[in-house]
Amino acid sequence: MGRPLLPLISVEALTTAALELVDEGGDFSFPKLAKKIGVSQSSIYNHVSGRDEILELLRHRIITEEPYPPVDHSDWEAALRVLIRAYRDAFVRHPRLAPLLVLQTITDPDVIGLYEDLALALEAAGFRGRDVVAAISTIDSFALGAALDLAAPEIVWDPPAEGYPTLKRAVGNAGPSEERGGHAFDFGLDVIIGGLRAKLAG
Amino acid sequence: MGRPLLPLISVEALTTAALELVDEGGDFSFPKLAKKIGVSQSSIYNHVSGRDEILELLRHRIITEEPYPPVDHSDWEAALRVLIRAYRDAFVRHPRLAPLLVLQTITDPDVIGLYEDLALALEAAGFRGRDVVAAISTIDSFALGAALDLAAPEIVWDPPAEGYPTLKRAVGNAGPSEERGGHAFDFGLDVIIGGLRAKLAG
DNA sequence: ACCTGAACACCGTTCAAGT
DNA sequence: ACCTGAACACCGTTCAAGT
Repeated sequence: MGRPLLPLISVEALTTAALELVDEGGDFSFPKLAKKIGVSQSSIYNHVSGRDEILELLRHRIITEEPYPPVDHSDWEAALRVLIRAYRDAFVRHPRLAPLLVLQTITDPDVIGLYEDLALALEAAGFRGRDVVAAISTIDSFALGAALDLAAPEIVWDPPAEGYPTLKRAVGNAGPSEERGGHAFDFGLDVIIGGLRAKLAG
Repeated sequence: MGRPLLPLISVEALTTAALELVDEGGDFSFPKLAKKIGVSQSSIYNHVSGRDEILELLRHRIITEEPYPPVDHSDWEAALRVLIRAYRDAFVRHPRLAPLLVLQTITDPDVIGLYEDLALALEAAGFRGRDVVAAISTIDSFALGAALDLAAPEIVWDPPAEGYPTLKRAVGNAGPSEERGGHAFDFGLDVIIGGLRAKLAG
């Protein structure tokens, strides 16, 4: 066929198609991606270096599609709440993407910008030296875990028929699953902020 | 060839081989597994239902290979520290396994037992109703994130050349990478415990 | 510069055939 | 019951050939 007058593929369209596949099926593949755009599998490589770059494009897309408001760095608690919630909201919109991004090193400047804002808020709070990265790691772990939680179909711990009474009672008290995730996140956010405040005080 | 007098494969040997492959190469596959045991690929299915079951066997193996001491449920803070550390230590020994287990529902009774102990400690602390599951989720997110951190080769946020001064300074102050992970975990553990304590007080 | 089709080196799982 | 080899339906990536 040879080169067309106008390109049949754009990075934009590629990203959109991949995100739709992930939202629908929990993953994307080159064959499915090619079929969706109506193009041959190998031509994708004219626009993108491979699977990893598409994953980074997806990370960029979901973080930037709903920008968070400028944060007030004088109020570190409010700033952290905005930033952590922005991260989590991105995965609320696309829960099945979270597991695909865990192995991936973050290179996208806009996502790095979110971490820069985190660092600024933590310095404003009073953290110094290696505690800043430690606090970012803690927040990162929590946010990533919360995102992965959204991808899990139901409760993740499935106790056998016999035993485990306390866990089963706790799960029984957790309420409906839509509400559960939201409450667990709010609770966890309070725990993180309160724990950081206690660290500063102690 | 037909059936041998003694089975050539055992679930034990299968698990050991798979864990070695993950520790060395970050993943396992049926072809590599079969080659390592000296058996044909399809015969593995006589002992195991598929890939997912092997992953659950690996989770069981790493959690039980170094049992944690019985926890004193009257001291909830100490109990939580023991449990969260036990979880994390399992992945310190096998960091590359963490990313493979994130999509997997937990069914292993011994691992569920760890969550039962978590629930007991949290009730001893004074949490009730849906807060118990919320607290478990928070702890789970943190522990999982910390485990995934161990699998990451170096710092996960790789800022571009220009900009991001605060994040770069923070990373520069984080110290050597072996020490960094340990300090971040200790820091995060303090944050979680302190945050839970604040929740109970407030 | 951008597309195609064929090729390559991988996967997980199934199944008839053997003992 | 437990093994084998062949087959099937998938992957991601490369590359010569086209315009």
